[in-house]
Amino acid sequence: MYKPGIPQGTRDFSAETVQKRNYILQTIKNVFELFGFQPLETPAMENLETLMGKYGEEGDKLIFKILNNGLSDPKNIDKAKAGFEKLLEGRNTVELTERALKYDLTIPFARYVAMNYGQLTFPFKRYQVQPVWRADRPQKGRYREFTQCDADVVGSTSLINEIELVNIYHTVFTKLGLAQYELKINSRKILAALAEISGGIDKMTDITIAIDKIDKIGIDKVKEELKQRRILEEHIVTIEKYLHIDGTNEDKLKAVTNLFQNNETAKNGIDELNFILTHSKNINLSIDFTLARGLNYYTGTILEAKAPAHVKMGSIGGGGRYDDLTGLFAVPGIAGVGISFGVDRIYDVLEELKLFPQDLQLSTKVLFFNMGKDESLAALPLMQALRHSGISCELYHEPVKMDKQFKYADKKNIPFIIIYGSNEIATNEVVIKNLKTGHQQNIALKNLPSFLFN
RNA sequence: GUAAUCGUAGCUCAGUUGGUUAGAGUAUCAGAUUGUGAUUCUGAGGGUCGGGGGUUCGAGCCCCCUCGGUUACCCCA
Repeated sequence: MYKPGIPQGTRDFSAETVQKRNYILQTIKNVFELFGFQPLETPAMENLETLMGKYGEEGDKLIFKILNNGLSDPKNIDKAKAGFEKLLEGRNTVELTERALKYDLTIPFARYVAMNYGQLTFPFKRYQVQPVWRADRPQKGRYREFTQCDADVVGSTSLINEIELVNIYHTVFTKLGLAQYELKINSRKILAALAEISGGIDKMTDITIAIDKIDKIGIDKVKEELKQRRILEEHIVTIEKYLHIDGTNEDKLKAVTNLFQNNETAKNGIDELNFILTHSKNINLSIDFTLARGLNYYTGTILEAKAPAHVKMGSIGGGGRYDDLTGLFAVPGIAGVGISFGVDRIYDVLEELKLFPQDLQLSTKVLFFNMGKDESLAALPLMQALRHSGISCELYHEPVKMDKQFKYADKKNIPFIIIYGSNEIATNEVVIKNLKTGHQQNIALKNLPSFLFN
């Protein structure tokens, strides 16, 4: 017999989990809307062509591909075999797979903007909350199916957008009780400038990948890795100077200005960071020149949100500016900036810090005991009346001994039970019992809704 | 893709250098109790010890393979 199971890295969510997740999602959505963003949803799957090559070489490997239908149809068999041969050579092949599960929300969004360019009002501000899939090995804080919450503004190069997005992070994390969050900021322009003075712009990816790891592996290992990536010794010295920049945000800006002298690219990035910081007071925003972010399409500001330092969890959000996202889809010149929240990780953090509100797990408010066939039928209109007043209630499904019915109420965390048996029917009353206090009383039917409201 | 580690009742776990019929707690069901629960007492059901192969007189335990979970690397939210 088939033993039931779910795919690696996916999860079922029980009632309690769903309620907690909804609390996070609702908080984020409300904030997005407060800032003037509007919702968008795109399909779970995209044409593979849309996704391939957008996330780097590693990213391509982690895209879940969907097998074409009808491969075994006799008229397709030759094509399928040819496709499989190509696959064995490590090449991608439309003969076998033309569609894939989406890997993030940004690229599908870019695809949407490119397709609907003429109809949209710019700047276009959208938020999107949907699951995405990655064929990664699961581990702590990493799943194969997880939910992303993105907000992007496209069609505007104004740095006001960055400031607003920083404010969104602040507002959401504060509302969730994560006031100790850390928000790190850097600019790809500064990283580009670093590459320019360290062997050329084509070294940028090598340099950023290496320095991004400094938190984990330390400066010495980073230098080693830079060496392996064929960065010259003299340039590694420069990079080390850059990595040693420390102090307050002001200190860092001064130091980096010194380091880059008259480099035009760096100057741009520094001015931008300065502007954003100046107008983001009272926010835990700090410059981190080691912040790089893997995604290739970022060109300006980059952001990363981390859980409070004592929680061992990677980033719980990230984002950045891209100059030409839709250029990939033949609509050049649309700049944008966006951020993302990692709900699944935020969930784990809130769980660890016990920050979920107590009153989330509200179930049924009232359980009607089943006191027999006629009595239970008499309870039905009574329940309808309560529901009309917005009070959730249910009837125990069978006339079994009260012991069992009490236990059911306990387990489902139902605060009140009502006994509406033959005695009560005769006097137009119910017995209502508060299971927390154990206190019970008789109440006239007509007073029941108002009693339950208090 | 690489590595470590775990897998015994619905759940959490014991299980001696390899030795009779694999245990406990909890949950479930029944009874003490046919209109008043969370406590208590009595009893019952529940297992291919993840799966397959091997060593042995004998394997939950040792060896090999495999599947699944967890964690780390790579990469990432």
